[in-house]
Amino acid sequence: MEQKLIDLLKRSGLSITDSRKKILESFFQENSALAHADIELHVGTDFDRVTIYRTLQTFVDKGIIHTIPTPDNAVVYALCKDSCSAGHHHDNHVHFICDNCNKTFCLEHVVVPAVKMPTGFNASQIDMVVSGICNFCNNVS
Amino acid sequence: MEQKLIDLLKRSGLSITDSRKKILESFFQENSALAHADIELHVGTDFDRVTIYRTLQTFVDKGIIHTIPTPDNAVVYALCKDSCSAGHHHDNHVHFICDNCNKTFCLEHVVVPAVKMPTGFNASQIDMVVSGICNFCNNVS
DNA sequence: TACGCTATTGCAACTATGTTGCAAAATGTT
DNA sequence: AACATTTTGCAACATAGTTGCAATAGCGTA
Repeated sequence: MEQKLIDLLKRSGLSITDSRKKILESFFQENSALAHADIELHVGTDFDRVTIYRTLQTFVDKGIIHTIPTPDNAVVYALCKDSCSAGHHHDNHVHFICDNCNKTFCLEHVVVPAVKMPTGFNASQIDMVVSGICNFCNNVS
Repeated sequence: MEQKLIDLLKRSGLSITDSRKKILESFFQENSALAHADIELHVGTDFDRVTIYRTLQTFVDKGIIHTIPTPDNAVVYALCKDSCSAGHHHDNHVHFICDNCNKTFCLEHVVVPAVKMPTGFNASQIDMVVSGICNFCNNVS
């Protein structure tokens, strides 16, 4: 694990620090997306709140994680797949938020469908967030 | 205008107050969706911040307005069409956020397409938010 | 139109979330 | 090991939203 984290950080052109390793580790340990608060819980009191904010921002900039907008207005972050490079995200998949366990998932294999825009409107980005009950809460996992 | 506002409030089972009329008026005067801050600007200092929060919540509960999640994590509100009844929203249309003027629009005639969920996932609500350049900023309005 | 009950508002205080500047500490390069 | 550069922690601040409670306004009834 340790080495995997270091490799990823190096590949992204980031220096190796304790906070970056620990925060990145959180994402690999959880298979769902994480809110800032989740991360704060995971890393404990080892690091300052501000450091977590800045580290998450750095990860987003470098294409390591991407943000997911949620209807209840909390930002959550999830690991990007390899296809994401710095400053250029390809997270065109659907996101799912469970109404029961409240976790957010990337449905990597569900692509956001195209929609026809009215005259005059140019689309550059499409976010699709589905809520309902996840496979774990449905006991189908 | 005054009478239209009063009728709508009465039909929703709400008592007629100055703040409700003024806030509701904001939505009829603007054709785009409004954030809390926009409303605060529109109604000036006549009403307390808290009153605006509570009034917006009441309107959402009664099906007068609906909320729109945005990628940059601000809640915006828009008038519901007649088909929305109290506690039961039918806003299955696409929302559009202009990267240039930053306004949010309901694309009433663009219906959110269906997507196939993976096994175990049950969808109950789908939010689709498109960002790009709106028809006004494209000079096509 | 006045009365009284209920709903609504304003105020104050509080929580949560996120940002910025700056000095101290850690990183990585030589 | 020493140095320049990043990164971190602290403090302070800004914004968004919530809650309890007393004062006020709305509305049905007499």
